[in-house]
Amino acid sequence: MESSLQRPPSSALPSPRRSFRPSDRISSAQVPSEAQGAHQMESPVEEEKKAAQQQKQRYAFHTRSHVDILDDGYRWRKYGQKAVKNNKFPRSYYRCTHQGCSVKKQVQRLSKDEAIVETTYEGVHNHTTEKPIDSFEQVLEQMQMYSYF
DNA sequence: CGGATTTGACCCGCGC
DNA sequence: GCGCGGGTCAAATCCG
Repeated sequence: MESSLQRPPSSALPSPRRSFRPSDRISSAQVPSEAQGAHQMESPVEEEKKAAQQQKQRYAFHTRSHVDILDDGYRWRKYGQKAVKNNKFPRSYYRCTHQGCSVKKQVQRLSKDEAIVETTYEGVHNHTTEKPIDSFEQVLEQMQMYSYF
């Protein structure tokens, strides 16, 4: 949305972001005040999970569009944007807003061809794709994507 | 009001 | 061992 200024200069920064650290995500813990119940924090180890993590499937699609927001049928929440060194354009990171659905989407524009957008999907969705694709264009667009691994 | 989005800072892994 | 790159999170802000 660079078209409009959603973040005016304002006048005052609440405080220096530099040292603004509520608790740095607190060390070890995302559950500081919840230890009362105790529960079983977690079993010793799950070394086997290592392999499971690698099972993450990664699908890359090259779509020819001017917009990065390619709606494939799921709701994505942008959680970050970073510029890569090889590319002149910044890369956008999206995540599926679902409970239990931790699918990640990575959108990157090719500096060579601004019209080409590389979308990389990581993981699989837990819920079905409930997205009414009425526009034929959308279908055609999806058909245009190729290159998967 | 809620959810989505933005931006900055921090973290981790790898390379040299 | 340190630096760079890439990736993620978290708070703040804005839009509907």
